Amino acid sequence: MKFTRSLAPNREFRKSYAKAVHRSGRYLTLYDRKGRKGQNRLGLTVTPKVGCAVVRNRVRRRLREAYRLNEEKFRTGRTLVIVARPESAGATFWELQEDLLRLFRRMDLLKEPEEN
RNA sequence: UGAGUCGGCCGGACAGUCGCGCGGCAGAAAUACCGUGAGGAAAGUCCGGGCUCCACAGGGCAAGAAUAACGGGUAACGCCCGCCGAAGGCGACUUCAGGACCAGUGCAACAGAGAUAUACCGCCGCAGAAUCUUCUGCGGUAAGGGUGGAAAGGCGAGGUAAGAGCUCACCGGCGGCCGGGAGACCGGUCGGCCAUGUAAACUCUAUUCGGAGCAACACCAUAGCGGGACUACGGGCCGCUUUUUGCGAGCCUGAGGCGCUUGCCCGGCGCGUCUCCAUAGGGUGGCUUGAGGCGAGCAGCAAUGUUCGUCCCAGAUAGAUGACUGUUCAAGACAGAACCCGGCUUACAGGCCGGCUCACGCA
RNA sequence: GUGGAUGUAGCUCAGUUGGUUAGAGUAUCAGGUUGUGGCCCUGAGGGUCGUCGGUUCGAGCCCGAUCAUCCACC
Repeated sequence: MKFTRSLAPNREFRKSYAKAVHRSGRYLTLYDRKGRKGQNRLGLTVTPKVGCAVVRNRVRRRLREAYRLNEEKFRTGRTLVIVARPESAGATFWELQEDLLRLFRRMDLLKEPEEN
């Protein structure tokens, strides 16, 4: 992905859970805090509560795809963690994407029109 | 044709756009091109190995765990094949933790007269009373009744006052002999003894088992707590000092010690100018060519072995296969590699192929 | 990857040599008590003992498989 690196160490996830601003949608919970300038860092969390390995993989891949397709619309310089809630196991790609965009809009993470 | 049984196989396909891991090549890099990219169970982690490290000279005792007819296969197994025995099915076939309660111990509630030993009813004999539907006492008896999962092995005959392995034939268990088989075992014959069930009750017999696991382990660079040993060190004593503390070339002592080796004992190894243990996070290797796949031939009833040819088929490290659209069909189940294999178990929409059995019909 | 624990009434738990009817507290319902309610007293109902199979005459208990939940360590 162009503007984004994946988030690796466990302590970064812990920091996000502890300090970041978060919002929940129907299928997802989004954590947001400051990051490096010019690029985003993205972490995906899909816990065993969501389902078995196949279901977790599918949810994770769909979330990454939904993020990738809309990446250009987002502000940069953030550290984001997306947590999949158990309801996301039965959601289609379109439902996940819609939920993700709604969360970004509510947390004011979309670029302003004139910034483009 | 229908019903059944056993075994094997497949697990959507194609096209387009965007996107991802690894490898190759080019490049300083961005990147471009080509190749390749989850399963039959990848799962549960129930067994067995390879591999790595520790201990390697291991030994003894104790404890623990696993397995259980026999023969074979295998690197090995608790797996597989064949076969024996038992149980079920008309049959194909299926199922079986299938050693030993004649080594010892424990348990068997309730019911029942009685549960490893018994006389409640009944039957028979004798004696007495009564005198004609019998009663009482003593003795014999496990054929019959009822209880139970199980009642002195079952059944028939002889026998008897009535009965009884009391005697006999057959069957079951044990032992001897003979024959068949590679063996479990099968068949025959003789003999006494024994005779409930339960070892998924303790136990006994035989066989097997060192410990840990790729987050193993090796290497590289970084931060860095603590312990131990040599010495000019430690410990004890003594002296100085008001005590703590500190000091002393004073005297004595020191391979004891620490770490590893499962519980104990013996034994062993490592450590000495460094070494051991523990912690935090990072990088590289381990990392995929292997008891490998596919196709033929040969040996074998089979599991399997062997020879030849041919192929290279995921190696990530927060973890690569996704998103959307279209066409098509029988409308897509269970489900995702994390060091690697051999099995077992469990989950699974639908479909295909083959062997065999039974029933009915036709020729 | 390794190891362990627990599933019993709506809830929290008992249940030992395997033995007749599986119990307690709480909750629910009914009755009593009270002017009414609570507390209290009496009684009743409520169980595929997680699931499947096996051993046994007999299984909540023993054995095997399986499902679910939880925990620990590296």
